[in-house]
Amino acid sequence: MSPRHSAAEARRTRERIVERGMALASCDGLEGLTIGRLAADLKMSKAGVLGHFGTKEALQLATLSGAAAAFSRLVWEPAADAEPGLPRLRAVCDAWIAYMDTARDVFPGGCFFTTASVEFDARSGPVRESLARMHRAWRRRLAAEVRTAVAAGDLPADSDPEQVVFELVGLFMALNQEIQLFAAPDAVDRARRTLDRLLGPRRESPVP
Amino acid sequence: MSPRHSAAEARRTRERIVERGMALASCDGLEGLTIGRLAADLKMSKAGVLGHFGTKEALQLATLSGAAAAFSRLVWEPAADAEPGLPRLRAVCDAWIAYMDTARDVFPGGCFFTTASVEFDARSGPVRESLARMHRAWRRRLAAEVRTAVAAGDLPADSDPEQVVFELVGLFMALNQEIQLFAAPDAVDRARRTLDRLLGPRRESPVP
DNA sequence: CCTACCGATCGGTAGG
DNA sequence: CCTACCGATCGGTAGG
Repeated sequence: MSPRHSAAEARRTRERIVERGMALASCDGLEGLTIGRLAADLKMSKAGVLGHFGTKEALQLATLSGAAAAFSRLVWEPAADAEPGLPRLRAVCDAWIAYMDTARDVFPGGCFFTTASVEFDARSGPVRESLARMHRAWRRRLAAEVRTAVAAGDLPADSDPEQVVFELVGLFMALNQEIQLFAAPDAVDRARRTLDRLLGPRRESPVP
Repeated sequence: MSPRHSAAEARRTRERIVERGMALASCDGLEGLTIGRLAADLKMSKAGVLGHFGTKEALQLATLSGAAAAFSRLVWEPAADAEPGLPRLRAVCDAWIAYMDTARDVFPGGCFFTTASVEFDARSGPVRESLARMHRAWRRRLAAEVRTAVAAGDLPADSDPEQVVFELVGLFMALNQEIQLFAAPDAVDRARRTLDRLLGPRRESPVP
């Protein structure tokens, strides 16, 4: 415990650790996220860092939760007010593409969840299971919008929602590679073109 | 050097190290590939392992080369005799999907190159550059087949080869996630359906 | 190819 | 929140 600091100060310190952990893990993965490096970056002792979590695995899970909260704020919340179905689906996908392109301050190493899930997809344990749960939840939400769009006649009646979501996931991972591995200037354009092909061309304003 | 063994024996040992390294790195990444673990698995000393490469980075590069050779053998060679253009493109993509699905003995942790390139895409140095070069070479070869297919009238005349390749890359990465993170039984079916949508439906036999 | 090391860093603990 | 540790493991070297 911290006799010299208030509970609010301790919470704030914990937030700072998680925030820095998210940035580090986006570059070096959740295993490359070491307590010593985190402590040095934050000018704290290793014990001071670890005390907030107990174990490295708990630190990884806390970093994962923090990243999921940031992802919700950057991708889902901006689209929350859009009309359910195709409009919201487009809004979410646009925000997702923007998150890949511009969320460098939060995730300097690119998409945190691509890095972490590829890193853990051949391991076992709570970190992997937490990642799988998050991906499943996001896929479910995307699929629900596809279904609404189909019901509204905004996507072909024979669309397979899971299939559309599978292709969207591929689009986001390919975009991440385009940005991170190749630093391709036209990465976002390419992603948008794929999106238009999957969901139909964008309309500037609603057409009756 | 190895006074007790012939050069051929040394070469064989090096191959064994690289082979085991490919399997380990497909699970734990090229950083998670440690000399100590490799030595223990092969019942060698750490110095015995490292002596074949000199540094860990050289070991990582050798493992990368070995994996590229395996990938060529599994994905490019089976399609080498197919007719250039769409038939060969389909053959390569089919082999690529089969590689994801069945190359478990060589790469038990799934696609080695997805793991390694996501792991290194936010770092700098020779490993990252080597990975980027490999991905670029494969993309070039895929794009060349797309161009041939367009010229032959087997793909729409307005196809953008780089765009098609971008979408194929996404398909392979999404398939890897489907298999590794979700162990989805219908992963290969989904990938094939996307492939049919991208390249047109498969024909059982050539139609005049 | 081995044994026997090296300093650095890992995750984690004791005690204040 | 700190200092001061712990054993284990890291990449790598010397010398045979």
